[in-house]
Amino acid sequence: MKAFYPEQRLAASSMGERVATDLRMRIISHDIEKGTILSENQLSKEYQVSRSPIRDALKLLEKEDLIELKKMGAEVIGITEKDIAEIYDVRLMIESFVFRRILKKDNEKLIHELQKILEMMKIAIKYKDANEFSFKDIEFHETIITSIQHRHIGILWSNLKPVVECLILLDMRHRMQHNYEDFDRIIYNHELLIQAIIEKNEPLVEEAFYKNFNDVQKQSEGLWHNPESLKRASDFHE
Amino acid sequence: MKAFYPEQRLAASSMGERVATDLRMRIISHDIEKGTILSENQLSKEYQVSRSPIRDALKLLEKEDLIELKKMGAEVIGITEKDIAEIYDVRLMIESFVFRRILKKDNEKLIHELQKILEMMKIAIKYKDANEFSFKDIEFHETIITSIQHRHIGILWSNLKPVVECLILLDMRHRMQHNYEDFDRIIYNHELLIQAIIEKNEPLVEEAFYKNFNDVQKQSEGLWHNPESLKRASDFHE
DNA sequence: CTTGTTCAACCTGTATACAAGTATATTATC
DNA sequence: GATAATATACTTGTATACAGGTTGAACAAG
Repeated sequence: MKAFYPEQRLAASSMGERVATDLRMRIISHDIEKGTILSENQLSKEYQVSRSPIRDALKLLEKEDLIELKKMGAEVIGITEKDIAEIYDVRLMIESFVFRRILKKDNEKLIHELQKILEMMKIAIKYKDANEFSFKDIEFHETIITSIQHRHIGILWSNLKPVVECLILLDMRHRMQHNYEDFDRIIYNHELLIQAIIEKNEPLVEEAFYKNFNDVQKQSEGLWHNPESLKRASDFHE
Repeated sequence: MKAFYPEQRLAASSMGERVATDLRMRIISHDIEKGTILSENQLSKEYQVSRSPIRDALKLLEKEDLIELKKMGAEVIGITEKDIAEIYDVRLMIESFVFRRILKKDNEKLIHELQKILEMMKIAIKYKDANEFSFKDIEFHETIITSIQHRHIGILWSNLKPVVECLILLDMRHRMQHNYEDFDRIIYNHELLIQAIIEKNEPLVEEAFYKNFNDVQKQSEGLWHNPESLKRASDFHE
């Protein structure tokens, strides 16, 4: 296990999930190249487990469209910049839907929860803990999404989450090293979002929202262009 | 295998997928009740296959949130009317996204393809073939969705598709028996949609679109209320 | 040199075996 | 009778075994 992914987060996972998490990280960080053929036997040797958990892992990655299960072997599809843009499209679509619902209801508890998470994000920045920051960032958005208690929107998110988690992790590790000042803006955008929810200010939501996505997307473009940066971002972990 | 699902559609599937398809149909049609605990051993006896394909099936259904994998046994979550409304929410969200893209591009091939599928839908109605009609209906929407070549929207759809397929199958079988005249309106709505794409008429798209979803959703409500109708719909197959 | 055939080394899908965990019923203790 | 300990009959997660199927290289024939 290459440990690209923080180990303690995997505590309760089965072997299949662990392998999937590791492979996912390696595929998205281009440590495993597009076009590579993975076989169950080879992976079971590499990870020192039997074929059963490997099969579980491959099935998971197939659902995320990171690999394609063929007659013989699984072909790595990988992820391009276009994919990343598309994933942001989808996130934007889902969260826009969520906000339309949020504006129609009382959000006292939600706001309280978001403020707590945001404070933790600030601490993570202070201690330059990119991993922790990433997980809190994800949690922030997940909290918003799940607040509307819409099961099927929740399902969409849970299917998308693993890949988004990888992207954010790599992105934030990179920023932490090379664009530390970015975090001011990220925090500001999140504060704006909370404010917008408090005021039920639809235009402000839209603004905060698009701003955040655009900022995040624009700023991180450099990373995905540069193989060396990607490698450093994936090697970096406590 | 209870054969709620047309057998010939399963031609190239593995045992796991077949079992998943059958279980999905049984869960959604309330043949298996919410709260039921499924165990791998019990299912492997019932379907006369080993635990391996059963495990595959359960993993698939878990991703669709139809069951929940617990420490011991898999609990059937099932599907309520609220879920069905939520699934329509999600479909509406996805297809709205798709249409915003479609209006920005040339759609000659798409229109041609849709017209072909629509003609087949008409034939299916003429011969009262609810199954074939359902699959063509799904194909119609899938054709629209995939036409924008947006991989991650495609992934969302492919995750949603199996459940939607079940819902449509049950719904259309019911209508074919009890609301045959509904099909006139369904066809009309699809024609409207094609027309809207041809004219790149955004308001018309919206109208055709909401109309179709509302019609379909409203009209089918009766089915999901009535356990007897559901049973008949699931028993009905050539 | 090209084409067709055979064969060996792989692959996956499924079946089975085993280890470790959990719930339930039963027994022992107070 | 009530409560705690234990036994038992399940369960899942992982490992392994086996049956086809697929690929590609070696080789024979033209």
